[in-house]
Amino acid sequence: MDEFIEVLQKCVLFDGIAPRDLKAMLGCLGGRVATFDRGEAIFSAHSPADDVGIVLSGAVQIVLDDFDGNRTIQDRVEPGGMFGEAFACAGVERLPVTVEGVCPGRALIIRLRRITATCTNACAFHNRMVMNLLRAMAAKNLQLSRKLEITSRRTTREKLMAYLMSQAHEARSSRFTIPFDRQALADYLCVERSALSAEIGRLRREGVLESERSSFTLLGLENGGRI
Amino acid sequence: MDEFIEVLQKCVLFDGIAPRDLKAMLGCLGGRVATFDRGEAIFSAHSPADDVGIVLSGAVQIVLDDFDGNRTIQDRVEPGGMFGEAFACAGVERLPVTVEGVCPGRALIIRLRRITATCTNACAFHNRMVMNLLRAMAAKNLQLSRKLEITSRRTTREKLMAYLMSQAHEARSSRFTIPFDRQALADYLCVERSALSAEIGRLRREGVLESERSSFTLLGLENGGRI
DNA sequence: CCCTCCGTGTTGGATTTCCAACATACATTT
DNA sequence: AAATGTATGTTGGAAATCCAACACGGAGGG
Repeated sequence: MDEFIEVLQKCVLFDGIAPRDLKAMLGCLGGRVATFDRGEAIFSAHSPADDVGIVLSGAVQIVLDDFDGNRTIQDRVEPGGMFGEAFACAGVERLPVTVEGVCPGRALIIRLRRITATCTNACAFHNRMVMNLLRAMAAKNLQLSRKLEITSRRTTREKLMAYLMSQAHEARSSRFTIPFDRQALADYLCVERSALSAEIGRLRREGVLESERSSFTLLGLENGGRI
Repeated sequence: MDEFIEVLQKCVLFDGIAPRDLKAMLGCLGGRVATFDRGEAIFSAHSPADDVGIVLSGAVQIVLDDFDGNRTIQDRVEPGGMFGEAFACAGVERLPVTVEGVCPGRALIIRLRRITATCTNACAFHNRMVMNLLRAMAAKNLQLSRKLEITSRRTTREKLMAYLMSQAHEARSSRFTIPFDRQALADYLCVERSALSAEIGRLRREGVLESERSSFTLLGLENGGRI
């Protein structure tokens, strides 16, 4: 387990907890290390949602099987990332999604109860972990709200501009780089890649922005780059 | 304050806390009652996000002022409902939204710190409240994910069917009633009201469903109503 | 160098949505 | 009864999207 201390340190769940303390708590938390292959399920849909997972190595993805038989990838989690916490915290009886490996790896599985239960002995860190959970959940909340706020726009142009402006805002500059290629951006905005490319071209011709691959500059904000 | 105990009982934050205990804690929480009019701001955008609000009477709405000057109503909160908790828990410095009254009313404003801080004296309920917060946040998370999952479909038909199927699933019956009128449903699904009505008519003609106002029955699930 | 792959931009026709307008049904008010 | 308001359904042309296809340029491999 010691080999994973470094990864666990990066997990928001253990934020503010020193390595030596972390080591000590792991026993109290009673987690188990699951080894998974590409495509293998770590959590299966319809199984109880009592556990929180933390990716130690490799990567996993959250897969939702639709009513109509399609499967959509909701999210991808890398080492240090957490999964299943929302379902466990919400107290749903059964998982509506499957969590499976994208490549071989390991994950630490912890029963949520072990995190939230204030134990009588040494570990004074349960409180800290619960606060970390709270913060992580709230942050995800805001992230989802922002995405909803963008994708609820009706036209490709409106979605794109809302996204670019939020990115500029975040970067505190009218010049910024986005973490998506065209196809991924189109998926994020729920629009057609070709329509997206066309719209970017149109905005460029109209003098609204300059762009070069994933770098964008919003023009006409009449403030020289500061947002 | 006693007059509001009944409303507060309904708030998820105080779930599992007896009325007499609740009364006792209110002092410890150090909340203040804010009175507001229609259109008056309870929390203003760009102000610090340290507080959680609970609607006691009347109603409030969460308003987002866009980059381009538009204002969109993100949510509406009725008595017993909570607001601002995600921003406070996420630890954002300044509120990105305004919370204002939809009609005259009152709200209990509590500093988040007072909820999360384990106090030395009597109130053993801080822990319970933090768990309630955690649960509420997780539930909202799932709710947002579900909405995103529905609205990210491309066509009116797909959005509508995804929504109806999730509703049928929730009701555990192919016959169910939705909590929206046509315009509200169109807003929720991010589609045109007229296109929505047209699509419902089409699905009805195709024998996929029967509907009467807000009551729907999905046909062809070849299981006699059970989902 | 040639070739392939990949990301991006472009284009045109089929399809869908959008928008405004009107039709219908029902409830409430006067 | 008449008038008014509200919710829903319908329709037709304008506008936007979707989809498939192809063009272009750079990266990397043989």
